[in-house]
Amino acid sequence: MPLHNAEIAAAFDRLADLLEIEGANPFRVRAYRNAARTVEDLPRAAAAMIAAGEDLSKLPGIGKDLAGKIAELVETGHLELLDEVGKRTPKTLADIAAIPGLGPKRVKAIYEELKVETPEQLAEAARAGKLRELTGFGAKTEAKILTELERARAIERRTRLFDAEQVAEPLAAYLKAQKGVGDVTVAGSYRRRKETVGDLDILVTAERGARIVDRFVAYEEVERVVSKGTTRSTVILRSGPQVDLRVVPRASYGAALHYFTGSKAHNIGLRKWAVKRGWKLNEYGLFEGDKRIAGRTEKEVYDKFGLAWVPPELREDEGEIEAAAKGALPELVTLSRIKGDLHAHTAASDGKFSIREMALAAKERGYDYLAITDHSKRATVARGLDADRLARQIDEIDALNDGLSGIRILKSSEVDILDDGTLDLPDSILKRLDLAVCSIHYAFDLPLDRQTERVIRAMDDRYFNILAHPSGRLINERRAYGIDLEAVMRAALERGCYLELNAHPSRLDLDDAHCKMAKEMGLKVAISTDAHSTNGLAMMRFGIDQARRGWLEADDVLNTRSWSALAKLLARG
DNA sequence: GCCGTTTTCGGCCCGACTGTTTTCAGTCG
Repeated sequence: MPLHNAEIAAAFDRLADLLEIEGANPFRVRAYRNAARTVEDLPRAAAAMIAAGEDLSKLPGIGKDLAGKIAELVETGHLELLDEVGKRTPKTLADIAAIPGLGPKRVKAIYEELKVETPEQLAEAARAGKLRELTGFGAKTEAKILTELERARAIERRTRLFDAEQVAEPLAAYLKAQKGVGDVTVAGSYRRRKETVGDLDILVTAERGARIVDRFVAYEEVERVVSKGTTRSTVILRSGPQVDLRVVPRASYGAALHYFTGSKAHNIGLRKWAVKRGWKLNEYGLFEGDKRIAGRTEKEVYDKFGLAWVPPELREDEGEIEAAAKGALPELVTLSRIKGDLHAHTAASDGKFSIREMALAAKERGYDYLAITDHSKRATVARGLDADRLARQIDEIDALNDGLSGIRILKSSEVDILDDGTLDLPDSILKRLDLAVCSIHYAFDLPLDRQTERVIRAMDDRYFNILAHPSGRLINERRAYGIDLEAVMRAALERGCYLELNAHPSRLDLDDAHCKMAKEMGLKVAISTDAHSTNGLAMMRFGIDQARRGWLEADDVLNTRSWSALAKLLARG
């Protein structure tokens, strides 16, 4: 069983932690951390890339040595260097270093002077009052460590963007209501519209920072104040997430917004540009010596570098800075370009509303068409439709379309892909549909090659159009099933099929990296909500966010087209 | 450990807050 990318990344992270505790060259440590991020973000398994004979040392931040170590991990499941370091410095120290407030220096002191190797031993030492006796430690540090150890027990998960919005927006409105406050922006991965958010970063412009910080820590949902200064504060909210507030003067707003939007990798990339020109870029502006030469707006900062303004969704140091320099940034798809939704359920299966109600809700959103895609019979829990019931639904839709104006209901089905790769409904009924959306709902744990084969075989059916939620992952709940999406995309391209970007905040499947992969292959994507209610249609905007993170333009998205143009693309020879 | 229009050595992003200091180290983002 080859190691997953996440496991390779974890090994590098652990090695970085241990080397740091040992006091190794900090740049060497950083190299391991960078490599961990690179591997983690690969859209394909490193193991598969190696098997295909690709040269991993071509990846950014991966040289000959690290490529060799990745190969070693893939082939043996072990990293000799990590085992070697582990003999000198217990691997569990990395768990201790993960506790907020404890960095390499303190971990080293705790280990060497108290022989503490595990979080459990650390808790014991803290309770016994032994930590405060160490130089550089005091009673407060000891208490903080105990609190953090408690907190770590409630396993931390990243918050879905959708959930984060519900925390962030009211807090932003609360801050905005303070007199003397200018802009309030939720920056960070939230502004980059990442599918999940770790901490929330809120940026506020105000000339008198202390007041807004006071208001911030007085917010009713604040459970604990971690730090509080005149321009900066961190709190933990009752609902879980950590929130960082930064107050900056108006003249620094653009630079600060850029800084706190990140990503860190993008910022480092841009700061290197500054260094090359003898400038300095920080959250207060772009400086030439002591003179601020830009910073009021983000655009001003990018302008100064001769770069186009980079949409936040692209700021991952994945080539966007180079594209901005060449004037080659994509014109990202927007919600207003969407002309219809190609995946929606009704009460006939597991949805909540009638076909007519769903159609009217779609019309209200300004759409020209809505595909009704109730489940097929294999999905018994969802009361899936067999051929007879679907035939009656087709007649019903024909009748409805005759009486409706301004919206066209497309006859469709979410057809189960059976475990042998056949479709759950016969061609005799599928051929009466405007399009077929096909997906997997059981047998998730087939071996990777069989799962891939299953889907590709299903695409051989001439009525197969769109593969829905291609990886099957549910954020924070279920991992993607083992499937080679690159092979699936190639197969789709060859057969005239397409993939869905499921817009549901728990799915967002395809993910950003696979959207980008599809675009690079020339494979178009349908952004669909999989709505089970009229409200569900509103989730489209999360799909748009994800698509933008994947560099998709309107032309890359199927449902930015009129139905007549779309029908031509769907028609298979 | 990586990287290169400063290219095989010598760099590698920068500032605020906390708790401990008695002028600053450690940590974090």
